[in-house]
Amino acid sequence: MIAAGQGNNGGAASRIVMHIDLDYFYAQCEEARNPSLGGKPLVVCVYSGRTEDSGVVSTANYVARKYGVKSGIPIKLAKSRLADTADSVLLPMDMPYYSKVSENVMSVIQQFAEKFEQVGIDECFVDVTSNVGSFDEARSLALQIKESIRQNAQLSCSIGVGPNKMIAKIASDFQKPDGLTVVDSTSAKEFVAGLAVDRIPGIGPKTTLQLAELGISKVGELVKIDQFKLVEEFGRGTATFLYNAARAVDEEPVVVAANAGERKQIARIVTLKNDASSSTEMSDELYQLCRAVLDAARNRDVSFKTISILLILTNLNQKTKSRSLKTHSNDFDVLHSTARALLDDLMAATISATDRKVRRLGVRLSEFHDNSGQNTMSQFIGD
DNA sequence: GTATGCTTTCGGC
DNA sequence: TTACGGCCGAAAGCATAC
Repeated sequence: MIAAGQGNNGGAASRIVMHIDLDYFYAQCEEARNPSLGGKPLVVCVYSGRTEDSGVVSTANYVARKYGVKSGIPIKLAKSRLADTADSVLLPMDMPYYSKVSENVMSVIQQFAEKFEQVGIDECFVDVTSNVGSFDEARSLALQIKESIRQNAQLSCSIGVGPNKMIAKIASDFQKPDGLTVVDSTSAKEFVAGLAVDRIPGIGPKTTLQLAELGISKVGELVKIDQFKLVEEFGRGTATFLYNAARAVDEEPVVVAANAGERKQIARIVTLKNDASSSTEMSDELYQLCRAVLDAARNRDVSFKTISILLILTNLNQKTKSRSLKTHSNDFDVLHSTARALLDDLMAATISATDRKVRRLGVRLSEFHDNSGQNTMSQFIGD
């Protein structure tokens, strides 16, 4: 038997949640800094440094998007698509600046609600249940927030309001840029019913395919499936999630994250000057990457347990290999020698068998442990 | 059988 | 005609524990 979430009245109290998403964020930051860019096709680029225009588009404003320029396409392709425009602008990424803008906007938003949860650099959830008495009031509050962000940071955003995080998130994507979509508790079920199942955050390609094999493509069809069949097909955990999601039920709280800003992984990736076919050709880069991730970890005062090597091959396929240490560490030699061994393994497994080479190399740390405070003692006692 | 944890891949921004 | 980043967290795939 699936333990269903609350109906509108039973169980947990009903909530009003907002999801706020800053529009085409990096590009809009550039427009805010330099208003004369407004109305021109604007493209924020990540240059890899390998050749003059090698790299990809990070973000494009909506004017550039009309020409087919969007995130992830090669810079050279973006240029060719904008060839007929006289006034298009390409800028390199300026993360420190975008981070400052984000901090400013997030602090503005926090003034409107007690419960605030940031997600990434340009999104957040707020629970406004205690701030408003109805979804109509929530709509007014959302408009106030939009205006305040505009006043303080010269940025537009898209807001979704719903009875939970899932609905709010889907709603914020419904109309953009500068959108506002309110889905109250009574219309949430029919709102999700019309959506393709993969619009539900948490339903990926695998689950989508499995559902398709059961003849289900819309959320509305998922509601009709017997709960026991769901458990049989997906296992208890996923079945419960699907059962609830199909009914617009999501109990995930807006978390005033105790671990806000604490990354779960730290990675550094570089594009090699020349494609490599052996580990020795990448020794210098590997050393630098190890130094870089370790610096970042030490700056946050954490030690790591898991070390991963990432390769992006010339055909853009990705390969990774990772190893967990017996105990947490923040020692450079441990990191460097483990990374070297992983790289050798990975090269032996992926390169020697083919004629492909390595284009990009990365090192990633994860499974962190806080070094500060009393943790050493509790760790000792715990053992 | 299921839960849990570790490793690898996927995909968003 | 082609062109191709640097991160992150979540999902998926396995192995082992309970």
